[in-house]
Amino acid sequence: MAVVEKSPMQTEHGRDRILRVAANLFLTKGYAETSLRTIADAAEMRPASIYHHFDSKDALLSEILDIGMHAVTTAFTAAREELGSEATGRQQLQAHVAGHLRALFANQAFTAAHVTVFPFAPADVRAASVPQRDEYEALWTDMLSHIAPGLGSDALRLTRLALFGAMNSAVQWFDHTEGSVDDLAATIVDTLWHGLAPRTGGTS
Amino acid sequence: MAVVEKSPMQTEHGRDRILRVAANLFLTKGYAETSLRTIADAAEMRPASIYHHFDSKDALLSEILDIGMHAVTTAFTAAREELGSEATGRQQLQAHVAGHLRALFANQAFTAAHVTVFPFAPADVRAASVPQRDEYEALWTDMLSHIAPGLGSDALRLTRLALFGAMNSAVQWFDHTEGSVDDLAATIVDTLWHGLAPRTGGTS
DNA sequence: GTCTATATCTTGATAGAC
DNA sequence: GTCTATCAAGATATAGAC
Repeated sequence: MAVVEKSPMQTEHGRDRILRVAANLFLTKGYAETSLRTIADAAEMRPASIYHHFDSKDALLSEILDIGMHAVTTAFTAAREELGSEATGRQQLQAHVAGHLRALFANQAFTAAHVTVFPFAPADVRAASVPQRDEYEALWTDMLSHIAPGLGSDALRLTRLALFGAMNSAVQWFDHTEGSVDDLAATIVDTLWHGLAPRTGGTS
Repeated sequence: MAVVEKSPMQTEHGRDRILRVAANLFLTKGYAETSLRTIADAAEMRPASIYHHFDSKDALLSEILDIGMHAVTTAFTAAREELGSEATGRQQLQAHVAGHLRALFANQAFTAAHVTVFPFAPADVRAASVPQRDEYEALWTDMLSHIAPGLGSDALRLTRLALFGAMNSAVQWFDHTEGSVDDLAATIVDTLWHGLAPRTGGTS
């Protein structure tokens, strides 16, 4: 559970190491496509040793998803506290989009696994993750309803989901080792805030 | 190859039926998670019979992806021809977003499989699909560069990818049996065109 | 806490009758 | 064109030594 705070050094042992290599393999190859042998190889141990730390492959995935959801939730509340109460709508949007994207790309793959691995996870594993996901969604719904009070609840939900879709798809095409995540956030927010329409007069 | 034009009647036989049930299973359960036995059950035949129509499970997926890409490309060019040359930028955007989303939700799951199944498909299968995907992306890049000429190539690429992410994520949360796909398209385009910023004066 | 060895099941794919 | 029967490989998981 304290994995995300630690540096991804190669001196990592046992349980934490299994979690990290498994998260990366699930993300790149998929859950069913990744065998325990592959995970064991990457963690430099034998398949049987994994069962000392986790009850099953499903339990391993479940914990990975937990850690990922915890990371984005923490990023959200941290961004909110840094903002102060006088922040403009656009500043709030910018801070939270940047926080989400930063968490998405922060060295571990726990958060990103939530995007592509979750939809195909075994039903039990998905169900266990739903409450945390709902909580996180509620944070965004609340924030968006404050900065765009004109939106009805349907449009609000749709905007949130489309924004999530746009942000989360970045795990598949954005190379965070080449570009800045904050620049990515700034561009997304700029487009979402002002739109694509030719700007006839700057409203700032 | 002519599958998408046919109605999804239960009188469907052999090859076409395999394609349709497999596409739906891959989409909901994932590729590796779906066995040939499961596909055979859903198609009401024996696993061995599938091999009379397809060389391998990979070949089956490959053809599903081909059909899906063909569907969206056809939708794009059809929308472009309906538009005429005097269409405004917003009208073009509206038509193509609606076309993409309609193709995404049109009875078969071939197109939607491209969103969630493709990333975890075997490397060979992915590689075979890349040229078609690049072609489709080029159509969008070209269209967006015309309606938003102010965007640099980096911002253009990012806008296209984020828009794709937003649209394609809808396969995971939009119930097209309850709401209208065209309404969904209208809302997405409205937000993308005008932005979330409080509107101080309508520029139409 | 990691290992060797193995049980048990499911997988994709093939052979050949009809 | 679909079937029965089966193979070989790989999967998750367990038992028990060290």
